[in-house]
Amino acid sequence: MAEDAPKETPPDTAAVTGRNPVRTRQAIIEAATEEFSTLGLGGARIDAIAARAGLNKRLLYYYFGNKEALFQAVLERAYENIRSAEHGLQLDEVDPVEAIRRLVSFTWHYYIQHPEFITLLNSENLHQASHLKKSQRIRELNSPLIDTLHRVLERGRAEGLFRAGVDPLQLYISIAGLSFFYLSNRHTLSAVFGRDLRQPKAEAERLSHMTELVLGYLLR
Amino acid sequence: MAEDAPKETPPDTAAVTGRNPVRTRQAIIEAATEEFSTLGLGGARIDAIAARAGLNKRLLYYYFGNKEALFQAVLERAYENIRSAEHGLQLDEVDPVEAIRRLVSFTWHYYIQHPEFITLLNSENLHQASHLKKSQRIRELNSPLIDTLHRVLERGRAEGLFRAGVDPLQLYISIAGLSFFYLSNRHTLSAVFGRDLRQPKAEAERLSHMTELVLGYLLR
Amino acid sequence: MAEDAPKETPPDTAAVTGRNPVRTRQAIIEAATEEFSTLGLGGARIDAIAARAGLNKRLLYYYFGNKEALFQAVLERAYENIRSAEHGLQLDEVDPVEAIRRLVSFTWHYYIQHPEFITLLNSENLHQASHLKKSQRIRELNSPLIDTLHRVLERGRAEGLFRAGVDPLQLYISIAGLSFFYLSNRHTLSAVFGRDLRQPKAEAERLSHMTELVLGYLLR
Amino acid sequence: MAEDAPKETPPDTAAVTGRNPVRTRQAIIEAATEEFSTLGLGGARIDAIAARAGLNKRLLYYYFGNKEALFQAVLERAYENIRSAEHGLQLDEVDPVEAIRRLVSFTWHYYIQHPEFITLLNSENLHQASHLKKSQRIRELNSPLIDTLHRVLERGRAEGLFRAGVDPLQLYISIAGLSFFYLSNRHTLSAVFGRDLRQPKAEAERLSHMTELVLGYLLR
DNA sequence: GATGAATGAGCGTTCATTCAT
DNA sequence: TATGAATGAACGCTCATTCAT
Repeated sequence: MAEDAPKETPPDTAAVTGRNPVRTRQAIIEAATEEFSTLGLGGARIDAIAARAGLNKRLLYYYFGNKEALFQAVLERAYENIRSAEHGLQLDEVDPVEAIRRLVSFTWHYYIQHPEFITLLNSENLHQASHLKKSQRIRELNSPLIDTLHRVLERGRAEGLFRAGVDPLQLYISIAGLSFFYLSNRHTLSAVFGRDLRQPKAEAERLSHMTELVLGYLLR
Repeated sequence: MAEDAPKETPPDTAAVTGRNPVRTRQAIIEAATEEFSTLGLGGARIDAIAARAGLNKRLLYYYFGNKEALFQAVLERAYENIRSAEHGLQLDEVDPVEAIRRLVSFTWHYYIQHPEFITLLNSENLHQASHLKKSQRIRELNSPLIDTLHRVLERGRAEGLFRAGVDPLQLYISIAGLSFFYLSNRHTLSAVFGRDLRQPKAEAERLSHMTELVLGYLLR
Repeated sequence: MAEDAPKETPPDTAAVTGRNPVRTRQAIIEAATEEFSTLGLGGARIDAIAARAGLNKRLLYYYFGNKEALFQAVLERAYENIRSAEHGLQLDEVDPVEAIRRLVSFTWHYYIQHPEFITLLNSENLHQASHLKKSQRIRELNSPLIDTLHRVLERGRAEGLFRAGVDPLQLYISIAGLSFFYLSNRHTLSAVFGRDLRQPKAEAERLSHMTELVLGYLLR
Repeated sequence: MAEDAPKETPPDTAAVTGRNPVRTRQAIIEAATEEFSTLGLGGARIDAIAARAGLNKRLLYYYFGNKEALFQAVLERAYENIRSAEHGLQLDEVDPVEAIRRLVSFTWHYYIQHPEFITLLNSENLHQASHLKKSQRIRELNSPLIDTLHRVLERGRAEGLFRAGVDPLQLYISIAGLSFFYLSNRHTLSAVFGRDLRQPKAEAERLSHMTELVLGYLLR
């Protein structure tokens, strides 16, 4: 071996397998998100997460301590992501009817594009939000959506478009629930009612039904 | 730990729980329902179910074969129960508005009184309804609710009360989802929005909001 | 195969590998005693104990729950054994000098023949007797030795042979300690003092030294 | 758990404990002494030692190579300490009876004040003095005590005070064992005999018993 | 119909140790 | 001299399941 040759500075790909804590952390979170959202907290396997991430299992403990803490980190990331997406909504800048449409549509499409968010929330609720309650991070990420929706409803009422007396939190939960339940439960619903709710056509129908339902209620 | 320990030589009291297959079966299903609904399919433990039922673990295998089949039996029982409750609704015998009120209220209260139904469905959906699809029994238990709702909507439309063009399945999913999502996700929602949705007052508000929402949409 | 032939009642060796809980329990205790006494509580390996016993590792948990409980069971057995051996001493039936000789000699030879007793006690003391304190069994096994020794000393004093004012517990601890320390520490002592204390001749010298020491003190 | 977690980017305070090899080495030895004497060789954890010392785990390897070598260093330090204390005894300068008293008392108090010495020796004996045998350092530290005791016994005999024919090594082992066994085993002894041997009063009684025992034997 | 005894596979976690800088 | 990142092996323990009676 050319023993005197200067060691060639390794190209920036050294991080793929190691020595890049940020990337390693990220890889673990991603692999864990897949595993937890597919199999639930109880069904997920630490070995499988390590294998998915292509990392030594010991590293998961080095970075996160234990399975539950890793689950919490996955949840935190999931909330960071949706909060970040909510930022682009800008409901204050369109007319109230359009704002409601946009909110319904955003919620629907976000859940469709992030099915892991649904199953992670279901797992967390199965455990009575115990990880979320421990999380400082999630408390910091409080959503501005309820306040924004409050202003939208108020504008709509002021313009004589919307009915009065609508609790923005109740409405928000309804809008979220209309999408969430359909998507979360479509496997059982499809089986029970013998209609495949996972088809694109069914999904389009769902969105228009939900929009009609919410606006049909709000508009006086 | 102790659940597994060898027992002291027991006196000849094999008849304590009795050689009563029906009762034994029932005891297993109930214990399994608690365990699965509390911990999910992956988190449930066969040992724990046997302990809850006060029965020898081997009996679970004698009656149900394995864990997944037991889960399926639990699901089947859950569907039998809700179908049986739905029987008392008699929506065809009241006026359309009252029928809708009754359906919303029934759904809400059934979920409240059977929280295990919610978590079992979430578990089953996590596994993409695989057990449900295998179940002959659940297919036999098809719900008459969509047909009934169809007739209610038709009557409402004929009387000039309700809007036209409402898909009864979509509406049913919405009614179910409004309750289901709130109850299923109230732990995370409470934590995220800092408002305790598990309090009686919050629950009363939810029911009136849902009723208003659905009727506000339907009534023209 | 002679399908109608009566199944030959299995000879009494069916218990070697299984289905004999008493023998299984015994085999585990024996294997665990070897392992714990050789490597200490922290150094002992559950896998190794199972292998030594020729049993499935799971069985150790079935019978004893966990490592610490198994260690406790080993300790209890060790105390049962020494108590049982003490029973044969019958110090009340010989003259006081012979009784003291016999006690010193018994203690010495018991420790020599049961080296595991020494290391087990050392391990238990390292952990501040935490397992022993938990053990109901050991409390039941209280030794009659202190009372017996008290009577021996009293007899010796009455006969004008022994000095007065000897606390039997202190003397018992001294007699035990003279043997125990030598045997427990002979590896380091041999190394430090460059004299092999594990040789038969050294052992014989030790016994006569101890007997002389104790009787030299007692006799007036 | 947290001991292993990745640290937040630390400010440039590498000098907190300082680039002081002597002090670092000392800190490691002290932390390791606590850990090994508390938990034994098998129960001690490298991580815990590093945490106790407030140092990076890697440093322990830098200075000592591996766990066993560190244990050996701890042992060597323990022997250095006791040899150093023995230096102050000056048994040759007092009368024989006083010399024996002093030796018994010194041994007793040294063990009381250095409980780690007892458990370290027990650990080393569990492993059959394997580390001690490897240690050049400990061989260099040979104790003058046996020779000194030999002279004391000889003086006593010459003065007609002490009996003849006493092996100084046997006597030394007896003196050490009387203290060592009591202190090493007081947890189990207290539990078994239902008398708290760790109380100051019990300790005072022990010292006077031992002195009486040894002198009662020696004095003719 | 019912049970205590037994098992192979795999779980989450931790170990002492090494790498790269 | 010092450290954060990384690892293979193994740990104590538990899993769903089956055997033998």
